Amino acid sequence: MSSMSKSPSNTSTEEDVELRRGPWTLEEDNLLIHYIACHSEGRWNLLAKRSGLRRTGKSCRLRWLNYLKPDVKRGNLTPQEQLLILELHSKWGNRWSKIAQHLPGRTDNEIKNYWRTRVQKQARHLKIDSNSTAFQDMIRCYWMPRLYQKIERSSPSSTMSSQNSVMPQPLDYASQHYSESLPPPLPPPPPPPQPQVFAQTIHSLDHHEKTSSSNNCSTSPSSSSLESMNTSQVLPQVSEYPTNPCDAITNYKDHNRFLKDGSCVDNSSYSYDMESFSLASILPTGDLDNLVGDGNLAESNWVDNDLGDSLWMMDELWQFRKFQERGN
DNA sequence: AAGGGTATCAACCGCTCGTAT
DNA sequence: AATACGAGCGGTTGATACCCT
Repeated sequence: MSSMSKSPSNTSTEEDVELRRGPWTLEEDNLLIHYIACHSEGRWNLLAKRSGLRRTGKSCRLRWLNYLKPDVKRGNLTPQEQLLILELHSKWGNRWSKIAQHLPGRTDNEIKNYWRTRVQKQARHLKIDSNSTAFQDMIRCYWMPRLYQKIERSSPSSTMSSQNSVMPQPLDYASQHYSESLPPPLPPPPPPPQPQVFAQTIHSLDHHEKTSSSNNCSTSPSSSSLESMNTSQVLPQVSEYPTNPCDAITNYKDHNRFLKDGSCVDNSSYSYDMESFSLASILPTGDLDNLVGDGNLAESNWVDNDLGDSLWMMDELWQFRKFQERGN
């Protein structure tokens, strides 16, 4: 970057030495790592002065927390992590640092970037407000099931299945969800005695929210409706937040028992409340037609071909539309 | 191969909050 | 109680990698 010449606005004496900006060099990284190894992190302004780095304390802190800290996890977010982000964002909104606390090794910056580049991108393509309830519903009804399906497929005897044993069988969620003739069903309920960590998440987070300051960032109707429920009757008591994304995934199915209107699906008759969720009702008039076209799905180049990101599949939208038409 | 458009992500900025004085 | 300062947060920017034509 070439933008490291701008000097700070202060006119102080010894700090008059021009501060560096822009990308960090290897030497700077080493300097910072070495200093923190000797003095531990914190007191960033002091660190910036004493370490010999011509950087602001802020910059040092950011570089350390987002990049140099040993436990920072690099690489793509796993489906489990993505699912957890979606869930927690529906709960908390843009509380990135709070969300990041539940994804070990991931930084708020990374999660924020993920949301803006992947999630909001889809909202833009669909021409709906990413903060809208409609988009939240789409995430719940399309994106999260797809992630869940992907997780299932990628690890039939996966960690979560083996760890928690709540999966009665490999679950082709989407194929059920978008089946030809039936309203998309939810997966069968897990065996009662199994740990239900995701449900624990919801319960414990709700409890936490009630005790913390008001937060109107959450736009998910299920969030507010959950809070109005006596969750202790439905969910097991918990003591801690999940720290492992897999934990959240494990009980995603349980979470989906809670419908948007706050009702809880009875275990004996899982049926998704698709009547209250209509893609056609979400999209502006004509947009669905524009997206789907005349069945010419190849034109829908707004969908990534990489399965890792192609969570909004045109064929599913198309099937969903057919389902809608039959219902009307 | 080149140019343009898009996506990604590291880094910066302004603001708020908490704490010390 | 008022003020100063450091830390942290969320929004935004800009460089660059990548893709497409």
